[in-house]
Amino acid sequence: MSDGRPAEGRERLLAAAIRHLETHGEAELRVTEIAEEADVAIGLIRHHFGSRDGLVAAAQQRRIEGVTREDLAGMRATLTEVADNDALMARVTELTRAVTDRRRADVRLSRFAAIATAHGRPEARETIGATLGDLLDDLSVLIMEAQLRGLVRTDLDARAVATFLQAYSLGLIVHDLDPKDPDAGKLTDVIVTAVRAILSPPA
Amino acid sequence: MSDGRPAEGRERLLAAAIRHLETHGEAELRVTEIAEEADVAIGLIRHHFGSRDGLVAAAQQRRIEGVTREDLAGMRATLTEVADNDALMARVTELTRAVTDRRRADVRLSRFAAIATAHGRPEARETIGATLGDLLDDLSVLIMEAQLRGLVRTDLDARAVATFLQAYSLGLIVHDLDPKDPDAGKLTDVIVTAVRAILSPPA
Amino acid sequence: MSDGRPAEGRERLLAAAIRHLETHGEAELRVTEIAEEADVAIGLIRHHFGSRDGLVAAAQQRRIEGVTREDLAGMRATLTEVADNDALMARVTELTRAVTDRRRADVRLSRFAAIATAHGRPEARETIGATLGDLLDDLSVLIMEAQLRGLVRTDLDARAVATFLQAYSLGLIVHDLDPKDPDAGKLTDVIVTAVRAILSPPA
Amino acid sequence: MSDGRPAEGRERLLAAAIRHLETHGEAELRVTEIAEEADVAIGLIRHHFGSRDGLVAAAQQRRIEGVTREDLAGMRATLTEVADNDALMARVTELTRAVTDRRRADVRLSRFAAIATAHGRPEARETIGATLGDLLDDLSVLIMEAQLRGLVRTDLDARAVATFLQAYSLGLIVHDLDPKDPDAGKLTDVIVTAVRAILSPPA
DNA sequence: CATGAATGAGAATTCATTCAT
DNA sequence: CATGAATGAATTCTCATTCAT
Repeated sequence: MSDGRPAEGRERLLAAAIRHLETHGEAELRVTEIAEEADVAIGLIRHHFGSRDGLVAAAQQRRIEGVTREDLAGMRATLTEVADNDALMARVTELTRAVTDRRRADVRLSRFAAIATAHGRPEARETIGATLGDLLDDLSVLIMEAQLRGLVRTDLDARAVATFLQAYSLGLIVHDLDPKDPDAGKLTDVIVTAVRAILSPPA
Repeated sequence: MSDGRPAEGRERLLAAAIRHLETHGEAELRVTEIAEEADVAIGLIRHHFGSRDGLVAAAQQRRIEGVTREDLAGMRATLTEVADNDALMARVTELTRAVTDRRRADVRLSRFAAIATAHGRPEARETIGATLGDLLDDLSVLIMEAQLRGLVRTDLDARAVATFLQAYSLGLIVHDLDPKDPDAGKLTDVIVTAVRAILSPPA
Repeated sequence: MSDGRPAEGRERLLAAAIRHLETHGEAELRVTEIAEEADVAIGLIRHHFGSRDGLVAAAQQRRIEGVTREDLAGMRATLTEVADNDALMARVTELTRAVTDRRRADVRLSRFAAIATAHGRPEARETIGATLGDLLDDLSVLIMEAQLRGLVRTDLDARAVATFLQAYSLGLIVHDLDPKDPDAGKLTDVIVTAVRAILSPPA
Repeated sequence: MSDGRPAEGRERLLAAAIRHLETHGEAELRVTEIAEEADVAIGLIRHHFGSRDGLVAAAQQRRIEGVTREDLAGMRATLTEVADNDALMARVTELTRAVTDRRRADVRLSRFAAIATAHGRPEARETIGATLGDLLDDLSVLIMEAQLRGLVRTDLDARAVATFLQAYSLGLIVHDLDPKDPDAGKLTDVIVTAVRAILSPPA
């Protein structure tokens, strides 16, 4: 952030925009605020990103990408580490416990909001769809590999499984927002039951 | 405009705003348009909602409530109509087929966006959480009734099951946005497998 | 304020308006706020005062009148209590000390602002001028009585003296606003010197 | 609009606002009018002053400063021109005659209103207080110089004298507003009597 | 690669007033 | 004597974009 490299302003702007999107909606993003927080002149946004939309698109892209890569890396690690379905289910239980932890609610709500941006904006819809599609592709590949290794049942379509896994974990926002603060253990039981059904080969 | 019921203009404004939010993004909402469509003066928005944001917040909340009630009514109908778990699973398959139909993607994205409103707005978060919590409560009751009737396995917590059902159906937005346009039938298979696992009593 | 007398709302409105004018400018007065603080319906303002201006005029009138009456009462008391010019000057010194006390700055600034209302509003100018004129008249009478009693020099016009006394005491707002917080005693010396010159009969 | 000096539009806006405030009340000031008269876009008001209120506050402050400088220049001229106390008092009489001339009432009322801006606005109060304080400082220096030259009595505090002189001349607004239109000559007599008392060395 | 004053159409807000009850 | 929903013209505010330096 202070190593004198050229195009430093670009990074500062991007970082400021991402920081904003993580805590506020896209609609609340003001180019003047971002420029101020990045400590650069307003004109630099046009110089590097063409327009506000260019900046927002670049920031969203990097943001969704980032979360996606983390998710994927975790799953990849899981699959390479386990040797049979029992070990896999043990890891699934563990991961589910982590995912139902409401302390990460803010991160999920932020991602949720990023996806919601697609509503009423065809261009955003396309970009977001593409990013989500890529994630599903990568996840499908992982599942196929697991199917080939006999870790996962093979009579279900890998991409459909990937879609379902992404769907319920994204939708757990309803759990995050639930004012009842219900027992996370009971939810974990339900999820593990469902996931076991779609992953475990029939005995 | 003056024929009896007080605060009629308030309802007209809300209805107009909801109608708009169902098809467009919040950012595109113009108070002048809403007032015109509601056939009242713009000043009435301030009188009843304080500001544009107040109107939007009220509309979003009522919108979530509305969709919620519809969902619940459908589920109630389903449960009263079926007599055993087989019939239930047949209905579940049917409903899942409807839910994975991407022609309804816009409606789901719209609801998704309404919930995303909670991001970065503590008050909205509370209100939305309360509404979603109420839905989960009602759904839990339905599931408990089904458990009592022997339609659904009883070793899983009803509210946790309700949460999971809501979660994956909400999260299917990733399917809607998926540019690959994958085979919906294969996704239905996965979902039915998962739902059967958490609903069907062990044979 | 709660004795059930009719036209109670009128008094409540007036009181609320006066309370507002004492701490804020007239420009900041909103009829809705006043009605809310008075805990009556907005329509009542029109009913009793015709319009916002009617309410403000009534409030300003009562306010300036009130301060004026207090001032005058104090002066009258002073003059009736003293028997010769020496006693008068002693009282003047005492009063001057009170007037240069910056703890009453807020009250003076409020009165100052009320008079400033005359700027750019011919109608207000007339009302305020009339009220100030009445005060000068009353004060003149007091001074003339003092002149007749030999307490005050007679070669200066009573009304001109009254005007000067009012002028410097009003203008002491510059002392109130002075951030230096200077020695009030030294200012008292100057004022007493000046007042003695215009009041004391030549030796 | 782009010929060299930066932020020229800021000055044009300030000048236009000041011009307006000198003849009309603050309430009548319209940002569109000011922008038009300054020949700049309205947006520039926000850019430089944040809001309408910011512009008004900046204009009022500069206005008080301006009048202040003029006053001071006149006094300085007076003091350098006179050689003894007699000459000084002759000039004082002359100046007093000018100051009691009600044809300049509008200018004084305008200045009066500018100072009244301090009412109910702590920040404005501070700024205005600082400006007035600076004037008192400068005036004090003039008086001290006059004391050193033997033109003015030395047993009264210079700053207290400065405060009193400012006070009564500001307060003469009561004379301006007086509907009786009294004899200005008689008022001049009173003022000269008072001023002589605080300026003339004891014979 | 960078600055920031200037633009201005578009939108929201303001707020005293009206009037049916 | 009292209510408060409804009005809407007038005004201010918004904020991405432009461009000369």
